[in-house]
Amino acid sequence: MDDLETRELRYFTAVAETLHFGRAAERLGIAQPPLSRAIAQLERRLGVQLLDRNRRGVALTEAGRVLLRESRLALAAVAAAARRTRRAGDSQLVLVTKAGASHALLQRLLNAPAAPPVEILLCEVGEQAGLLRDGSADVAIMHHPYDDLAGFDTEELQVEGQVAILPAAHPLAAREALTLAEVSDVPDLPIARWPRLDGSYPDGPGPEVRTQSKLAQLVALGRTLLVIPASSRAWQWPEHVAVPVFDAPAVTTMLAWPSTSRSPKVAAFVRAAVTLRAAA
Amino acid sequence: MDDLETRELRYFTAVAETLHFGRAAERLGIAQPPLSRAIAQLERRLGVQLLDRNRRGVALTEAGRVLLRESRLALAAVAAAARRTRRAGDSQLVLVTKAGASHALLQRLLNAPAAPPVEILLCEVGEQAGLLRDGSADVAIMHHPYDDLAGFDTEELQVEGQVAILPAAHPLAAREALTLAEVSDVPDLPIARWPRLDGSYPDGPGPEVRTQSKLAQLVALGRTLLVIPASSRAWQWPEHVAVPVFDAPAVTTMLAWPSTSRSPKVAAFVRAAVTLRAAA
DNA sequence: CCGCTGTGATACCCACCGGGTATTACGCTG
DNA sequence: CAGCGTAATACCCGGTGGGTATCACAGCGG
Repeated sequence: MDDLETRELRYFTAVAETLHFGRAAERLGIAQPPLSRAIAQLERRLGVQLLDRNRRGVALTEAGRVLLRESRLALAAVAAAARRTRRAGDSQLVLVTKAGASHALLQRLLNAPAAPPVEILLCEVGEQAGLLRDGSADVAIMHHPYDDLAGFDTEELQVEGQVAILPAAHPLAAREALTLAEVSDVPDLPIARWPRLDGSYPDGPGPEVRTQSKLAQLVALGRTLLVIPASSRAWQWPEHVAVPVFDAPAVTTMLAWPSTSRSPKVAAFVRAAVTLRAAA
Repeated sequence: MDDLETRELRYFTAVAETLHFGRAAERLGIAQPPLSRAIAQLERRLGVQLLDRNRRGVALTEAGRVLLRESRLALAAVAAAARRTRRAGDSQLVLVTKAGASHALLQRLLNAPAAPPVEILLCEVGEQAGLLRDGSADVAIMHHPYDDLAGFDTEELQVEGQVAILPAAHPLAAREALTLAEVSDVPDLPIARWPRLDGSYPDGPGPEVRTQSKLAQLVALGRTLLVIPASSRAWQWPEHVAVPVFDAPAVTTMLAWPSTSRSPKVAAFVRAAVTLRAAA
């Protein structure tokens, strides 16, 4: 059985993501004909049709969709192998967290007596899983139920309520507390839309956002509101007001790491975090 | 940044597992010099020394050990991509289970009204995780705490006590019940030793076993005993006697599947299994 | 209806590199 | 010091991955 090469997977993901041989080739830095040939060869070797090339364009078949999913995971695993090997000697551990989340908690973690040296990597919402999977980070701070924890081992750090972040000028900003029903259906403050994993946006009235800073800007301008864990209030501006949302589901801040990890660095850090939590 | 190719990972794992360039090359079906060259090139590209080639033989460095672990995972992910793509169209689902475990439960699962068509794959103890990871199977029956469930989503199927399997001729076989202390330290019936993930055996007085059938044989011959979940009694022979072990930890039979799975086949099967459990 | 445009497939060539054989270098051991 | 077992080096060759040029074809506008 001839195994696939990562080159083939990279080529296929490029085509599958762009649905265009020419642009995919450009992205890969090769010419279009070799790419066509490589994909055709891949289909022959797998014995499955991956793409429908009919009138005006390319579409994924069912098998193609499966391979796209699996290719991303496999390529992340290969990249992880390289990164983790390069960093094998480092005593330093890389922790990734969403920009602006859980400042105080993180501070306590880093100052814990038993904690090993830690390098902090900041990312945007929803990017932690990918960075853990591809070996860019050893451990992440994630939030249940916001983040997808599939494939990770976790340790609970804290549980907290959520607050609504509103423009200071808005009538609702004066309230002592709010309910989910009140904030989820404010006509002049539609909830912002985050990109899905594939980069596309769900439908809806709210503005499209991709980064926290852009979101903060939009709130300050009175264009949207959001509901976030209380500890994430760190990044609010003078133009923002935070109001507790009574019936919002509790958010659990968790330490997460690949369940396949056997790294002593990670184990030591998690142990330090757990004893810290016990002491608190 | 130049990515690694699966060929390089295959080559490295071969060398790392044999610790011998010549034999590794033979296993790979290539000559020794190109293999040496490929490994040297890999070390150059990663910028890390993977092997110590000093006096009389090869040893893994710390980085080498990391890469060996990661390579196995990455290669399994690539193989999984190929297998799952080939089987994308199949409506049939592949379920893997240890030979001889939980007959009755499995029977009920397969006969469940909502269950999709299922192909059964039998494997030896501890092999389920690998078969799930490399895409040979979609879902597995595993036993907590015996099996390593890292990286899998699970659904509990049943909880049960454990029994000791003894040679019928042994004095302990006449007892109504036993304790862990009694069975864990019987001088003439040392507990058998299973291979670790890397194929080596732990130290100890018991015989080395690799397959269930060999183990059954050894018990029948009066050379060892074992403690297993009550539902696994299916494979006992006339020469075997099962005696409940009161204080042995309870064993949970679980349905497990890769937490990255998004397959509707798997989802349907799990749903069927859960409703079945609820009905029982 | 015809050419234009934008697309992927084909044809063909070249150069690189992965793999082979032969040999060397080196360390241990008798 | 000779002999063996090992990995590294030297060198050559062929396959294949990549390039350019071109084709085939479908939609579409004039």
